[in-house]
Amino acid sequence: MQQGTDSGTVGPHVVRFVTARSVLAELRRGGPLTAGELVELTGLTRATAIAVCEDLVRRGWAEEHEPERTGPQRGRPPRTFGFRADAGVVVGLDIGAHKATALVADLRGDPLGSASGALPSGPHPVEARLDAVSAAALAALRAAGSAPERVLAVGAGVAAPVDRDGRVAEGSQFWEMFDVGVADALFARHGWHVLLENDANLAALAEQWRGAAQGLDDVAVLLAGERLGAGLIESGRLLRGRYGAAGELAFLRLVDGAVGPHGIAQLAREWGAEAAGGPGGLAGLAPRDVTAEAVFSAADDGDPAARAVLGRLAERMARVIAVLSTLLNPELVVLGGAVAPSAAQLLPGIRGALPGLTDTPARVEVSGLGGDALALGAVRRALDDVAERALEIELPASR
Amino acid sequence: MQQGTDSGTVGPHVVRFVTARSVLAELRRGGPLTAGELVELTGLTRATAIAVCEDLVRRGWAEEHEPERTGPQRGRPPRTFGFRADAGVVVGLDIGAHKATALVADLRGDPLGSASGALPSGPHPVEARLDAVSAAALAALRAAGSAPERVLAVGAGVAAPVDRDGRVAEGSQFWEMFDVGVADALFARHGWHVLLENDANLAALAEQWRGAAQGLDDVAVLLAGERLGAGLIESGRLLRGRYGAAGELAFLRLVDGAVGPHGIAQLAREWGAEAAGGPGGLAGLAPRDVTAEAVFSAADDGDPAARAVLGRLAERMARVIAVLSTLLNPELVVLGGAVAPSAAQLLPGIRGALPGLTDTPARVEVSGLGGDALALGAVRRALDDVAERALEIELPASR
DNA sequence: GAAAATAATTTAGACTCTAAATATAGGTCC
DNA sequence: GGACCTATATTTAGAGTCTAAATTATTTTC
Repeated sequence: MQQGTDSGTVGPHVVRFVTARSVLAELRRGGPLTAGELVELTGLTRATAIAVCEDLVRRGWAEEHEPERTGPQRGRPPRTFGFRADAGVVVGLDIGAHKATALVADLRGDPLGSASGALPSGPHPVEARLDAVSAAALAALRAAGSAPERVLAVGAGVAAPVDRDGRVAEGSQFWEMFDVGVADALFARHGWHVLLENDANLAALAEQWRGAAQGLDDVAVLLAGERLGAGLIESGRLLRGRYGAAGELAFLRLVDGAVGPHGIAQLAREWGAEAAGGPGGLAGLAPRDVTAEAVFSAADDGDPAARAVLGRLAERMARVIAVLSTLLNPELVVLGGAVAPSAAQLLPGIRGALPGLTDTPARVEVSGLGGDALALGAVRRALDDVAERALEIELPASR
Repeated sequence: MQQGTDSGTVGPHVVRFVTARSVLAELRRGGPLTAGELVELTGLTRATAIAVCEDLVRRGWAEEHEPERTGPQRGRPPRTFGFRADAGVVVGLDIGAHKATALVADLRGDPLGSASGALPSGPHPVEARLDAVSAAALAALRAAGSAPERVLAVGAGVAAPVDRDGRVAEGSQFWEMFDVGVADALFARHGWHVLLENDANLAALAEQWRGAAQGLDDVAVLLAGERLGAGLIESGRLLRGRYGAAGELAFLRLVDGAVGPHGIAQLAREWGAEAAGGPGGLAGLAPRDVTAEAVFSAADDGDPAARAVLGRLAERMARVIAVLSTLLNPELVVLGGAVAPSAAQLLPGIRGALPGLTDTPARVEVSGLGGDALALGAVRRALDDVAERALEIELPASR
């Protein structure tokens, strides 16, 4: 008279499922915990807490530690259990237009190795891009000293809308047609469970996890570069919209002008043209030499024309942030992407303009995560998936 | 050796809680169901299904019906159970600036009675507004033939941001300071469980429940009048933002111009002024007679100036909807509020402009719910709360 | 009135939890 | 080194939940 532990039937075993989940969550969060501490944290009985831990140990998710003996100790030493961060690994993939970055991390998210490689774009066959992505992932695994079989989940970011089912919306640019098949292809090649995600969404996850938005539940992250996208987190949840296109601000770029390097350079050239009577354009540069870097450094040196250009740029970004603030009322907006390194120069202008543009201005910060932000977010995405599926995953034999 | 059925402890009883919830949900959804049908729907065993139903009957949430005997029948007649929609009532309150509307409904949401009354605004004491709201609710209950003790939950909409804890954001207009206390006051007076909610959010719930957005999970409802607010539903959940101000587009009004009656009239007057050389202004009206109604009916009669005004208005609204579409990618945007009755005239203009303003244009429809939309949404909000708390609610003695 | 059909009810068993009673492993103290 | 103290582990008993199988009940049909 077995209880259906499989199938959709309920029964007492779901209670064990729930308690095991909560115990595992506590172990994952904190360091090793004694049974007593688990009793405190979960509200379970000691007997149950230990039984659950032994379950988890048997299934490979936890391990029993030698009791710590710090200072004078009285009474029977407690049993202590810890999360096995090495029970497997996750991979975070940042699949850009011209480059793929892979980051391998353990189950706590601590990085173990990374690698990246150029991606052929344009008229190359889809297979070539796929090979490069796969190679980057394998190289990162090698660097991490881990094997492909130990990968429990893969997060993969692409510069395209991804809907709730992990599908890339159709009708995107040419090279995105490739990304449509990444998840299936990586599964076919390596058996990996791949979670496709929009790149801006990954940036948001990264900032919320280890960046400027740590612990906040209502955040927007602007991924500003040649493309303009926003990762939106409301009440701790990513917003995707009906077809995954929420936050795809590409179109606002056409309205408001680009904010990435090329956009800045163009803005500067326009400005130069306007001030035609001046001494040969911005900071004395020939139009061809007007790059984003040049504008930022000229502004740093006090060049008034460059400063004006940056002011105008700040105003543009402030308008976008104001719309976000009004519509979604986030607590914080983080500026990330290609503009991040120089965005600090824009902050005062943005912050100054914001209260004039919205009743509910969000705090604004610049991302400090650097170039690995997207891969980091992809790792976070994969970890979330592992946490959710943990008790359904059959762990591979230990390393 | 009692199991802690209260406190935070888990145990076998939570299984019963979960199954009871799902059985109750099925009963609430469909009409009366036989035990066999419940077995089908819930995946439970017949024995369990019946045991749960008897539980629910004992607690007042369900009732056993006489077995239906339709057509030729063979075998032992099945037991059938139904949801008791009359186990209590809910109240939906629409607290406007000058008027309060109350709608009483049974637990399926079918309306039983309504009432409304003028609200003193301006320098009147807070108590006066409170009395009027309370009176409207009691009148609606009387009309429904129900008693205040039978109210299981009250949804209340106010024209102000409401955060996740049901608190009105501070720093709102003078009369909103009153609404800050509604929930507590109604609890103190009648013992009611009041759920404060932003009015645009209620409009969204109403449209999703019984309006143009039925069954859709990604919807935005524009509540356009003198104020401009949006109720945003993503993945079936209301978006509130950090301080409840998500969708508070009041500020966009300043940028883009008002879309309500006064705004329309003003727009028309401006237009008249621009076309100063014409025959004395719009449709030959004196500036003082330029009202929203006049403009709409003049446009209906083919007056070119009025048509131009409406075209401009449509363009304004299209811009707002385009921002919504780009940022949140809803499947549908519903136009509600004061403009709804005449918004059909604007639809072609809006729909035409949208694809030029966003890559991901949403479908656009006009609300057909009429003036009770907000009260209806408030009812929905209350019903959701009852559904969530059902098994924790001690039902009052039957009518 | 027996047979067939359908559904309700009963019974046995498995699994979960809590709570209380009992056992254990280390210290300390004499 | 043995008694004792302390904090924890383990065992035991009991209650609640489910499933699955066996049994019983009710109705129609022949």
